[in-house]
Order: sequence, then C-alpha cells, then structure tokens
Amino acid sequence: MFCSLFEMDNNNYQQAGDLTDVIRPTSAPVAGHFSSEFSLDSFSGEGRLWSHLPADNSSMNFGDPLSFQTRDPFLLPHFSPFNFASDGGGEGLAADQPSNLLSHMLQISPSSGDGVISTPPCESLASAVGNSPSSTSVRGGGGVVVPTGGSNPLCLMENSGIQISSPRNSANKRRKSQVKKVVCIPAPAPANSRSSSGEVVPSDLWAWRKYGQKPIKGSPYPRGYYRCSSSKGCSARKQVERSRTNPNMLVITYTSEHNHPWPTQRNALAGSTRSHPSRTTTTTATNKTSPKQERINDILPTTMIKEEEIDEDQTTDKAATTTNDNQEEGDHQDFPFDLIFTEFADQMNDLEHENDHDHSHHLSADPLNNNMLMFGSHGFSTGNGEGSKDPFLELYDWAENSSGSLFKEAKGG
DNA sequence: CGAATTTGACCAGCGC
DNA sequence: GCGCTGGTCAAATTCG
Repeated sequence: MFCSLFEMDNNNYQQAGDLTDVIRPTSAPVAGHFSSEFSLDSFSGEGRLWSHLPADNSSMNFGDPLSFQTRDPFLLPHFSPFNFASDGGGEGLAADQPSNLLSHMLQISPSSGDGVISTPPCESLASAVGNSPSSTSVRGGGGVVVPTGGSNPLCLMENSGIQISSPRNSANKRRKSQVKKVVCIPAPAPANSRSSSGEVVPSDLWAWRKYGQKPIKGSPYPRGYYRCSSSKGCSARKQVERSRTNPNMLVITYTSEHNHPWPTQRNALAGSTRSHPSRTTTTTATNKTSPKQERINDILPTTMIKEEEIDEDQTTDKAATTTNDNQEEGDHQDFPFDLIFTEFADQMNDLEHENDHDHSHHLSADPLNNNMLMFGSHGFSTGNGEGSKDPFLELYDWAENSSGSLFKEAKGG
C-alpha cells in the first residue's frame, strides 16, 4: 500500500527530475513478516524490493487494480496497521480514532548523508517493510502510499516548493541539528480533517496545534505551521502545505522531535480536536457511486519522504539528545500497537459494512476512499540514526537486508 | 468557558 | 544597510 519512501540529500532534492533518475529497482527477497495474519506474498506479487521508479509510469508494475485488491492484505478486514483517511469525514473515522497510522510504521532516521533516494511502489514497499531494509542507515521510512491510478507516482519534492536546508530564523537555528522529514502525501479529500480555513489537514497519531500560516512565495498555497500539542514542552513541529505543482499532494515537513511518549488515548490519537471530520457529512458524488474497487484505485497516491539532517553543533546536539534518546527508548514501549491494529480492523470492518449497505451512510467508513493518508511521522527518532527505535520497525521485525540497499540505493554512481 | 484557529505583527537570516 | 522571506508570537476570534 505504501509506495515510496525517500531519503534524499540536498543535491538530489534540489535537482528537478532527479528523482526518477535516482530511483532504480533492486531485486530482493521477500521474506519478512508483518504479523501472523499478514502475508507478504499476497501483498507483493513480485517479491522484490523496490528502489526504483521509472520515469515512465507505464513501466511501473503496481498490478492491475483488481489484482491489487485481491492481493492487498490491507484490504483485509483483519489486518490493521493502517488507518485510512476518508473524505466523507463521517462515522468511519470517528474523532476518537487514530488515523494515518502508517506514519508510525514507516519511520526514517537520519541517513549517513549520501544522497539516497528510493521509491518502492506500494506493493514492493510493503514487501520491503515486511522484509528487511537496511536498518543501519535507514530505519524505515516514511509513509507512503499508493498509487495506481494516479498519474505521476512520484511527488517531486523539488516541485513542492518546500525548502529543507538553510534554515533562516532563530527557531531553525536552534534546531539546526535536528532532522527534517518531508512527506508528500495525497491531499485528503475535503471533509476529512480540515481547519476552519478549509485547508485539509491530515491527522496522525500526534496532536497538533496550528500556530501560524503564511503564504509562501512561489506557491499559491499557504503553509500551515503546527506544533505538537500532545505534550507541553514538546518541540515537535510540522509544516503543511500543498504542492505548488500538484495541488492534490500535501507536503508535510516534520521538524524537531517529540519528547514524550506516543499518545495512548484514543482521542489523543485522533490528532487535533478541531479537525473532526463531519460525522453527518454525507457522501460526495464520488463516494456515492464509487465501488470499493474504484476507491482502491483512488488510493494510489504518491508519498515521498525526504529526511534531512541539518548538521551543525552535532556534538552539542547529540549530547543534548542523548538524554532524550534514553528516555525515548523506553517511551517506545508505549506505542499502542494493539490499539492501532484494533482501530484499523474496525475501519476495515466498516468498509466491509459499507459494501453491504448504503454507501451514503458510511462514507467515512470507507478507508479506501480518497487518498489514503499515511505519512511518516517522526516519532522518537534519535536523530543520529542510531538507537532510533521505531515501534513499527520493531513490530515488523525489520532487519538488516541482505542486499542492504532497499532504501539505500545510491544514485548511480 | 476552555481550547483551537486565525491572522497581523514581529523577528532573524539571507541576498543584493 | 535594506528589503525580502520564512518562522513564530500572541491577541482576537471561533468552536465544541
């Protein structure tokens, strides 16, 4: 289901068009596991790790929608690591339900620094997840999602208008040594979660509070600034903006790190409290008419993640983060796996019900409707690529990939 | 009424 | 030094 996971260096990032050049396919065994209920074989028919996406979409093998449906374990009611956003904003995704769980499944920590970009297609990435990416340099990755029906499976970061390097202000100065993760996700359909201004804001496991919005030069879309409100004193922030070139894509930049445990309350998992999807919202024409399969096709968004560690004062910073790391190590244990899985299962069940009943009543129950919102939140990455302990990575038992190149495929060198 | 969002002002870094 | 731009602050507003 997820599709791409990126790690980019500045050079690659800044060079438009590099993306497709950097990404190339690599064969790798598919042997990982998600859970006893999850069969990677069913997820990826190719059994290869995907580190390459051809510029030409046509050459990508996402499988036909139909097979995708049948093979995709995420469509199975009992599998639940993911949570889907829905645009109906209805009952399916109650405010007290977590969303965008993928963010926690895919996590990347600072890379060694060489330009690395890899984009597994949904199926392959899933395989990758189950498999074992190089855990040393890349711990996972970001979220992603999707694609097939979509046009361009890649979301070119350089086109998104986001700027990763050269932080300007004092705040950035303070965070220079922190990692920034850029996630490109399909913009949630209206009604999923939006601010009063109408901007769609996907939620994740963390609670975010908006503290600012600014128009960005060169982009017709404003950038929203959010800080973590899950815990006082948490310095985690994220910026949300639409891609200037592809309004259907949201570019989310995570900065700083959470200094507190994963939210464990259901309501906390829902994210910002004001962004409740409308439970009474009825269906959109699309929803009314779109069958399950059609929605599946709609999910194929492209998500991309770029993670960048802005160096500087590493020594100082590391010393500072060491303490946090230690604590975070313990905090990871608080990650609500069971809750998440349960939530997902619930949603999948909703989907099933929707298929059996009137779609107009279960709009939001349709996790597959609209673009799935999955983005890699940062969680408790240590920032040094080491010691980062991602609950999902552990959950899925990521191990060093024999090829060690899943997400570490350097640009042809 | 408390909490979240909005939005203009303020501040700091960068380029000219 | 000045202007531009991005990020943050905080008072006002809105919402549940």
